[in-house]
Amino acid sequence: MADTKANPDVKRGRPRQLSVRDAVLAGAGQLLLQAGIKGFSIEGVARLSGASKVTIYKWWPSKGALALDGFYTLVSPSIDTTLTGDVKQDLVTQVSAVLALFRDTAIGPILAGLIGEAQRDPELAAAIRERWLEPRRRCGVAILEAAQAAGHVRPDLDPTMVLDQIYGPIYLRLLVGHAPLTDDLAATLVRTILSGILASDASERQA
Amino acid sequence: MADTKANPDVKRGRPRQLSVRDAVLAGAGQLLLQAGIKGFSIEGVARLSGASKVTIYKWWPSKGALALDGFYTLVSPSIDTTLTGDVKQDLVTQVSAVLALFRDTAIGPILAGLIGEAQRDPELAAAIRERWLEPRRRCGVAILEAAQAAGHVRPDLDPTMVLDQIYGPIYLRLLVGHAPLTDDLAATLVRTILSGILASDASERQA
Amino acid sequence: MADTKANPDVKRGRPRQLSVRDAVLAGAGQLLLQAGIKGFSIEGVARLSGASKVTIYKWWPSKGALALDGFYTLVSPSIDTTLTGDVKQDLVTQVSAVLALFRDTAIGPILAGLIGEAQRDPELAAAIRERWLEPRRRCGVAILEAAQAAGHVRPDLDPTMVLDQIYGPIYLRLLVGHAPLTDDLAATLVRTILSGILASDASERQA
Amino acid sequence: MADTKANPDVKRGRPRQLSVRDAVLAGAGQLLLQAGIKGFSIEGVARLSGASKVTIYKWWPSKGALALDGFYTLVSPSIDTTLTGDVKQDLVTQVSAVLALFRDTAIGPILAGLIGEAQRDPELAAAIRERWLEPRRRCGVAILEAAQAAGHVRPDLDPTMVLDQIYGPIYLRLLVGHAPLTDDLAATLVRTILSGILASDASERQA
DNA sequence: ATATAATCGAGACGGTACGTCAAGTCTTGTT
DNA sequence: AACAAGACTTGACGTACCGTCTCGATTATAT
Repeated sequence: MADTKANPDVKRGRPRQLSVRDAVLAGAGQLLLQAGIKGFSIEGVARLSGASKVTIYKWWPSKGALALDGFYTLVSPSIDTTLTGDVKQDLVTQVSAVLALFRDTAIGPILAGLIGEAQRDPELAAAIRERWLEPRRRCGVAILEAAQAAGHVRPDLDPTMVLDQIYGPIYLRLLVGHAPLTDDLAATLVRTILSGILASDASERQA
Repeated sequence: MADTKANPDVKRGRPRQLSVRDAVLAGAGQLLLQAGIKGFSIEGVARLSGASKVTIYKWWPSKGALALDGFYTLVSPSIDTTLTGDVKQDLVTQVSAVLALFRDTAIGPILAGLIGEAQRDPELAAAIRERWLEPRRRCGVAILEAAQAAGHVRPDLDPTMVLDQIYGPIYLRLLVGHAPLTDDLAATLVRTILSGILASDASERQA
Repeated sequence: MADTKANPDVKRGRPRQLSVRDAVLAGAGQLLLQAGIKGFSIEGVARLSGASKVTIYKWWPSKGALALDGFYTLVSPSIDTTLTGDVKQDLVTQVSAVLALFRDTAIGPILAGLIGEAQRDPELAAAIRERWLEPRRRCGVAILEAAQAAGHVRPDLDPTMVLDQIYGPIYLRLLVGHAPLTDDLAATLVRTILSGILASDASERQA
Repeated sequence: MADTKANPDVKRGRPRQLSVRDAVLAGAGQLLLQAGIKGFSIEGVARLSGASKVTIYKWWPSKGALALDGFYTLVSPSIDTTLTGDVKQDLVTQVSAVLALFRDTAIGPILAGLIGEAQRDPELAAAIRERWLEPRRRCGVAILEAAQAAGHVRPDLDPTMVLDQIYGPIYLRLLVGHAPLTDDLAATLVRTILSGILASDASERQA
């Protein structure tokens, strides 16, 4: 009679029905594809998935969180590139992969929508940073740090900043649409950031 | 009726009461400041400004359009910089001004919110491009083209692309918040894009 | 330009342009026909007639008043019947005329709509009484008073009340629609009110 | 989901909160009393009752339906009269009851307003016929048919038509207001319809 | 077996905002 | 003046989601 109360660690009660989770995510992804963030609503996901609103609210803290998870059901085949050791080539390969994703699939606009939504939902913003941006940047950082170690790239530069100068234009165009995401964009961006923009002779003078 | 077609140019009817327009814009700006785009609603602007919803709907085609106009009542003192002819200095000056605007006033987040809203409102996106982005870019383009003409900057580069590589990182940070808008950002971005990131000797080799 | 300077001594200012009045009335009638009271609006009449709302408000005190005037542009050919001196026949003739008007033209439902509107507009109610109901009742009263004078109808009866018992059912059906306005309705109503409903022998006993 | 089809009869979901229904009806009734149909609005009922508009829209298909239901919360103590078998007396009793209801309570004007509203809302018209008019007419028909069976009233008459000639005047006066609903109205109407209006001797002649 | 406890669908509910319509009033310029 | 054009406020319309709150049915573990 010491403690009849069961072990609090032990899971009691009906276990979570994973099919529900999957149905919700599938519905979220589908709705995102069909209607974009503008038409994305928890109510809609509930309708599409057959799950009840309460269930969704129970497992996802916010509309944004759900949208991001739904987004990942659409993108899951992530970008893996094998590195050659050549800074320029490796950067171009990686940037091109992202660019292709944004241009050729629906996820470009959807990601833009998510970033847009993140402006009103700090949690979503954090999630996007942690789950989308950072993982992708780590490869870039790896390339650049390797190049720095090999003496190909100036050691005093912050790789993060360099990546921003490559990816920044892409996201800016994705979000604002002032210029298209062209095929040669990856090569151009990388080339410019590698060699700078100063004229050759001027470069010597300034160096 | 309506048999009086004397002069179609003549303005007939009660002229638009400008105080109403101003009140609405002031209300829009105020609401934007207080509550951000998240809390920005036509209903709210109507309440704040004392104007009726119908009037607002009459003059502004969409929530986004109103928000952008409200935004401009907050930013109107625009950025004017005197050019020296030195590429680096001129670019840093201009970028610093934008950066200061984003960091030290409330308009950074507000603009971010607007760009976010633009993801669901193509009209707003177009308006942002035309009314905010382009005007500001023109100065940058001017600086770069002058530098190209003077032979300081490679003539084969698209000035637009270069600007994207300077401003892109700023907007990316503003929108995603993965890194802060530091004081030295302007200088760093400009320096990197000018000289590139290759190590000095490597630069010579690769060139 | 002929009629613009009618007589400077008498009336000053622009004389009322009669065509406006007519246009408004025509528009009101037309709108009433097309859309019924449900779709009848001052805004609509203004659109249809080309007149401005202010003008309408100036000359008609209320929506109801305008509707009633519009109604009269549709009904103007009023009901005139020649009396024969035979109570029954004269009553049937007159009631039949009203009945035909309600059944065969659109003005039945329109009048019903006006009476409906009158429930929220006392002025309209008064106008309907004075301009529609009373004129029509006067003929009926005349018939009945003549019959009373001739000794054909009981002298102690209020002719008004008798008319109500003939027309009441018609208006009730028009307004509530629980039974149709049949062809023989006039004859039936008049016959019943003339002779009563008691069985012949019972009639003698009870009398 | 929705894999539980165990028992379709079973009530699922949060049960309807009857207090809300009652509050809405009470609010509707109250608003009807205070402001009449002119001031009756769903918005107002929502305010008064504390219920949300959406809830009201969910349960009542139209403004008219809500008004009629609100009306019934005001009249619920319906009219029951015990029949004596004497046509005249029974009719007078019943008609007097209706008359008293119209004169002495606020429901006269309210019912008039509803009938008015029914002119623009066919659903409401049908509801009024079915829920108000018909039930009340059935008693009258019963009285008349009993009298016909007993040989007191002509068997060739349509009881419905007779009732129209008694109630028609009452509703006409209620709706148009050309004459008051006096105390002796019930007796007069019934007496006239029973015996007719022909002078006694004329009656004999015409019979 | 039988509690106990969690999951889940269905749906009610108050709330906020949306975008629209018509009623009226007011203000100009034109005739 | 009379008039058209049109600006403006007010108030209600009907709709869409939001997030919270019951219910009942289901499904597991723990006595």
